[in-house]
Amino acid sequence: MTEPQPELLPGLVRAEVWASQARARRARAGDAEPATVDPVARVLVDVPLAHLDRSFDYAVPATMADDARPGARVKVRFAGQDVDGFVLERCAHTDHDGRLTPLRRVVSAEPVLSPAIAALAGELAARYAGTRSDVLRLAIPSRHATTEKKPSPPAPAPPAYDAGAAEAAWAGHEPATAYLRHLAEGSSPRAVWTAAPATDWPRLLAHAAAATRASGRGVLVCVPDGKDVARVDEALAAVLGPDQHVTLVADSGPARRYADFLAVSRGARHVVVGTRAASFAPVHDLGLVVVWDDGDDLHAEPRAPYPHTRETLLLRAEREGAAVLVGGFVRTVEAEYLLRTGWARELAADRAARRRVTVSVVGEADARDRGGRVPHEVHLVLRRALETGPVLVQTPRSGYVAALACERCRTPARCATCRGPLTLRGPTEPPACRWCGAVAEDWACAECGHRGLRAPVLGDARTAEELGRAFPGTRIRTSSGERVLPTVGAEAEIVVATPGAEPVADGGYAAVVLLDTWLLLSRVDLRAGEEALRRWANAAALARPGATVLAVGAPAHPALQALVRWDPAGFAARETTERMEAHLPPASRLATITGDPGAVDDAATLLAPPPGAEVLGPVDLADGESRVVVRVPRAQGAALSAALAELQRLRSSRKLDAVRVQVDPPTL
DNA sequence: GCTAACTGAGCA
DNA sequence: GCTCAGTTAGCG
Repeated sequence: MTEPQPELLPGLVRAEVWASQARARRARAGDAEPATVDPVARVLVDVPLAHLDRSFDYAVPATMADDARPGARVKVRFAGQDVDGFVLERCAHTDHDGRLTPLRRVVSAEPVLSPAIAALAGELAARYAGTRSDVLRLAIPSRHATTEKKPSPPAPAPPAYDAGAAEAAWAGHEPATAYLRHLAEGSSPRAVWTAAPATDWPRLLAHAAAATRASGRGVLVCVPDGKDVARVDEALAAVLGPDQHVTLVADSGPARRYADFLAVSRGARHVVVGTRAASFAPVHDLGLVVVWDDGDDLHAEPRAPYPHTRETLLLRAEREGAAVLVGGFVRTVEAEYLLRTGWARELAADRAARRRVTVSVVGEADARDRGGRVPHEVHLVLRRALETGPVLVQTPRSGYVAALACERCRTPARCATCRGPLTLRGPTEPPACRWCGAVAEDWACAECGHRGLRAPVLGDARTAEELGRAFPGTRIRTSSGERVLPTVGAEAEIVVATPGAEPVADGGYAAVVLLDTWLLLSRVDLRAGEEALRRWANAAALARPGATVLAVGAPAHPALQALVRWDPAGFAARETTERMEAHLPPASRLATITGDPGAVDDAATLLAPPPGAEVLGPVDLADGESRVVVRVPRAQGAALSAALAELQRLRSSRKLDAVRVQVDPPTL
């Protein structure tokens, strides 16, 4: 900013020129007229450096005294450049010895960073060894000035609460009545809810939201994807009325997204449903947080510091005194751990409700003998069910990460160069190694010498084709990948879908068939069994009461056994016990440090892990990076996070090469 | 990350 | 004594 030049301002009399020069000099010197009340603003600057994740004090000029309120976005001079920041608080004094630079500008007086979210950002940053500004980038949508100028819609009158309807909707789950009553009375029960098959879960969630609203408090519901948001949206509208809630989804555009955010932050809406970003919604007077299907990896944020929706919501519940509902058709080991530690109580389907659908398993041998993939028994079940309604056939996605195996002896196919697993890249490409990428042109089984590979199922198109031949005249639709059907009607048709893309059928499916279950189980992953059961159960749960569910696979496998008995709780209990014995999460806290080998080496040297920590590696990864795994007993979890955060501060202040630190990564 | 201050080498 | 490239501390 240059001083006004007298010769360029012929309209100004000399006195005015002097006055403006004096003002400019004052502004440069940082002694513009300060605010009379609380002339100091504590500002969190938006810089990505770990060692700068603390507040800095700035002087508040009198002209900004009203607008520079806590939560407001500001521009400040920081290290010689203009950066964005948030006002955390206003104070009368500063600890800083030097002279305070004045705020450059208040971008907007809108208090977009509520005290609760500011505190949450601090807790999450500490837990995930990240920075508050990284968390706030996830939590606060970008500003849209035109939207901000408009008032939010008026707050609606609180909806009427029909306790009878709520308790009826929750029938079959115990102790739902007590849970709902606690919500309505204003207390904060915490539950892990394992839903019965054929449960219209969005409607049950809407009733839980209504019960919470009856106590005058707000509700936050997080679900994996937009399809689920739409279902809960509809249920909330039906139970609470049309104008009680907002939906927060990533793809609704900046103006809409900011308008919905403001409706919540301004207290015009008290009920929110959305995907993982909604877990930061500044709901006023939060009374209940809900996470549905917390095992879905969409709940894991892919951007630093990689917070998980469940953990964000549980932290908020503790901090804001809210009730908790961790729900799903299955139970994750993390949810099971909440029960074991007594942090939450069980809310589970009773025996009768669990038997609403009948699940059985058929071996796949007889299908192979006939050259197809669909056993005869499946055809019988489908034919019978198609007399009364639609049927769902779940088939693993083509290209789904699975190790290829020898066609004859089923020995997993390995890369000749590096022993990595072979996978198919596409329907016409030869198999290649997933680790080193080497193409296996002339593969032969190391065990039996056979040259044929067992082609994993080629997706929904191939399955639809095979079923089309078997059921001429029946309509067959597919739902997968880019083309996902959200719903289908009640008429008889065959719906072929990949996991996670199953449409909801009006009135439920007359039958559900799960093909190629071995493929989901063949994943080389800690969570393979848990994840397979989750995907099967989510499909099976779309059946109507009384329907048949038939899985094609090995009947003895524990995950299929759990499905047949509809016992996700038992499965989670066994998994959790095994994990505890193996010192794996959730009984341990695990973190990874990933990056260039040199940088990871430096980081591992610099890290001062808490006593009892195991540092494993570094190991080289496929893409030229290397990784160290650090593991501690769960009680040392906070200490590990602190050590990792200190590492990041050291690293960023010494300008060492960046490494990616992930606490509780969803997979290894 | 960036800027500004500091350092020492090179040179008039 | 000065400039300038290279280094580094500290950011209010």
